[in-house]
Amino acid sequence: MTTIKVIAQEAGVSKATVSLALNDKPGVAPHIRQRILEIAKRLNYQPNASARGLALQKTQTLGVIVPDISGPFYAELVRGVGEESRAHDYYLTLCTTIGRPSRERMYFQLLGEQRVDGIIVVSPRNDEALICQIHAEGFPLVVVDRDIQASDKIVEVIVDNFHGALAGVEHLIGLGHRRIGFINGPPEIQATQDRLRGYQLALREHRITPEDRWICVGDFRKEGGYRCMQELLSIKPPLEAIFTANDLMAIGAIKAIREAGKRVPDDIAIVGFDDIPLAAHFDPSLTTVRQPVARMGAVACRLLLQEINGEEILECKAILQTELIVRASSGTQEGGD
Amino acid sequence: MTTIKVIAQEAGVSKATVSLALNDKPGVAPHIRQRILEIAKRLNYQPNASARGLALQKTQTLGVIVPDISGPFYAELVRGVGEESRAHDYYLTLCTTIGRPSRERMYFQLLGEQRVDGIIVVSPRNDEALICQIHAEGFPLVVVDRDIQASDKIVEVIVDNFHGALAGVEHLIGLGHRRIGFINGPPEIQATQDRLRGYQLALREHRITPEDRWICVGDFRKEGGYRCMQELLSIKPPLEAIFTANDLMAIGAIKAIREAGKRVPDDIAIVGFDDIPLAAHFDPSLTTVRQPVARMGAVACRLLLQEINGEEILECKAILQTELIVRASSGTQEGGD
DNA sequence: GTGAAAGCGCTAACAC
DNA sequence: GTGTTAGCGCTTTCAC
Repeated sequence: MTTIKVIAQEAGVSKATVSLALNDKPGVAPHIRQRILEIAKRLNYQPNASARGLALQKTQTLGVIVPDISGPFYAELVRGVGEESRAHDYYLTLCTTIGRPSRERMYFQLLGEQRVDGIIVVSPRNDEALICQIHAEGFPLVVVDRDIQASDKIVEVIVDNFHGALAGVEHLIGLGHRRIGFINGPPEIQATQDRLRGYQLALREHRITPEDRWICVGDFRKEGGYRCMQELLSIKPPLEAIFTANDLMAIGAIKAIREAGKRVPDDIAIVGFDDIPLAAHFDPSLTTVRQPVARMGAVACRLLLQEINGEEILECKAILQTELIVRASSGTQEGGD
Repeated sequence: MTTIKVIAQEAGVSKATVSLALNDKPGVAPHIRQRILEIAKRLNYQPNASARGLALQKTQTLGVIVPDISGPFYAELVRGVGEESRAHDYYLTLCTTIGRPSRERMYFQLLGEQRVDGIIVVSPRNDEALICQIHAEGFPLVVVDRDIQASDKIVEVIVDNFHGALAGVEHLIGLGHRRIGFINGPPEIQATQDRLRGYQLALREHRITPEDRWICVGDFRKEGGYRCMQELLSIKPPLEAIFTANDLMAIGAIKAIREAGKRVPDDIAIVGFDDIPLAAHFDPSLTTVRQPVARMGAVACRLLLQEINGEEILECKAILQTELIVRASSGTQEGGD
C-alpha cells in the first residue's frame, strides 16, 4: 500500500510537500509537483481514508437510516440519496433498522463513532425525542417523510400528503363515487394522519359523511391491503371505491376484490399512493398519487451536505408536491350501478 | 466528543489502561476497570472510528457493489447482505455503479483507500480482468451471481441458473406446450447464458427443436419483456408458452399479450424467474423459478467475513438451488387449442 | 518553496 | 498492573 511517505522518499522531498502537491494546494514548485504527481500515479497511490478522516475530522461518508430496503419506496429513496451523494463524492453507509431491537444505538454509533459526517433518517416511527437530541448535540441530520413537531429547526424533506390524498379522493368523487373507503397505514405514522385528513376533507367538501367503518388500518404492505379489503367488502351497501395509502396495499386490495368475484374498476374503483415502478404494469394499471421518491432522497442529501458544510439553510422544510396519475384502476365513468 | 484521553484524566490513569479496560483485555485491576467503564458510560464515550481504523488497519465496514438498487432483485440482495453484516457488527457501504462511466474506480477507491475491509461485487457485466486483479492484490472479495472463469480461487456465490431454467421450461412442456419462446437477458451476462442452455436442453430432451426466432434478447426490465413479447407475438403459428429470464420481463410480456387481445395463461402460458415479492400478487399470479436472493447476499457476506478473518474457505463456489413455484400464469392444463 | 514537528484518537510493545 | 512510548497515515502550522 503506497503511502505519502513512500512517495516523499521516492521524490526526495518531505511528506508535507507531497501532501500539498497531492491536494492541489499552493506552495509547491511546479516541477516538484509534477514529479510528485507522476510518482503517485505510477505507484497507484490512494490516500488512506482512516488517516485522512482522523486528521480532517471528516469521513466523506453519509449515513442513511431506513426501516428496510426491500420494498419499492425505500429502495427508490435510497437510490435517490445514493445518486446525489456520489455526485458530491460522498460515500453512503446503509443502515436498516427493522427487526432491530434498538435502532437508537445505530444513530449514535454512526455519528458518535464519527463514522459518517451526517445522517439522513427515514424512520416513520415515534422517536422524536431521540432525533431532537441528536440534532441538539450538533450532528448534521436530515429527516425524510416526517415532520418533527417538537422542533422547527430540524431540516425535513416531506411530501404534501394532505393534498395528495385530497387529489386522489377528489378524483374518485369526480368519477361519481360517493361511498369511498380508505385503507390507511398504521396511525402512529405521520404520513397516514395527513392522508387521512385529506381523505376526510375531500369527502366533507362534497357533503359526504364517511362512516368510521369505511376506514381500515393497514400496514403499508400487500397483506394489510388484502386483509383490510376483505373487511371493507362486507360493508352493506357496498363501497363504490377505495383509496389506499400506498400502492402495495392497493395491490393487496385488488387481490381481495378479485377473490370476492368482483372487478376493478367496474365494481370497485381503486386509487393508490406512491406510483411504484410496477403500478403502470399492473392489471388494471393503477391510478395513484405519485410521490417524487428519488427526488426526496436527492433533496435530503443535498440539504444534509449544506448542513455539513455549514451553509445557511433558509427553509428547514422542503415540501415536495404529489401528482395524480390517472390510469385504469379508477375507471373512467361512474362505476356503480 | 469524549476521547480516551479525557477518560484517562478523569480516572487518573493512562490512556493505555483505558484502552485495555475498554477493550476487555487483561492487565487492568478490577476496580480500576470498573471505574473506567463507569466514566466511559457517564461521558457517553464512543471510540472514534477513524482513529481505530487507522491503528487497527480495519474499518469494520464492508462494501457492496451493485448496478442499481431500485428493482426487486438487487434490493433484496443488498438486504440479505445488510442483515448479515449487521449481525456480525459490520457496517455496509453501498455503491451503485449504473450510469457511472468508470465503475472500476469505485472498486479501487473503496478498497484502495481502505475504506472497507472487503467487497461484495454484484456486477454482471464484463470486467473479469479487473476483478481478478483486485483479488490478486490480496483484497478480500466475493463475487455474486457470476462465475469468474479466469480464476478458480475467487469466492463466488451463484445460483444454479441452468437447472432453474431447465425446471421452468420442463414445467411448461409438462403442461403440454411445445412451441415455447424464451425472453432472455443481455447475452453478455452469464446468468442468461446458463438459462439459455437450460431452455435449450429442456426442449431438446423432449425432441423439440427451438427456432432461433423463438428467442428474444431483453434487458431484464419490464420494457424489454414488453418489446420482446410484441416480436414473439408475430410468430406464426403462434407460440403456446413463454419462458422469461426474470419476473420483470414476464410482467412486461403479459402486458403485451393482453394488449394483443390474448389471455394468460389461456392463450399463452408464462413462466418467470426470480419470484419477486409481487409475483404472487400479480394477476395472473406468476409461475416462476425462485432464487433465494436474500440468502445469496447473506452467504456472500459470511464468506467475505471468513476471507477477511483469514479463515480457510473450503469451497470457493457456493451454488444455491432454485425452486419452481407454480402459480396461475402457466395454467394447469394444455393451454393451446 | 520546503522541511521539521506536532497532532488527530487509538492500539500495542515494552519498561517499570 | 500500570505508564511510557511509538506508530498507524495524513494534514497543518511554523521556521527556515
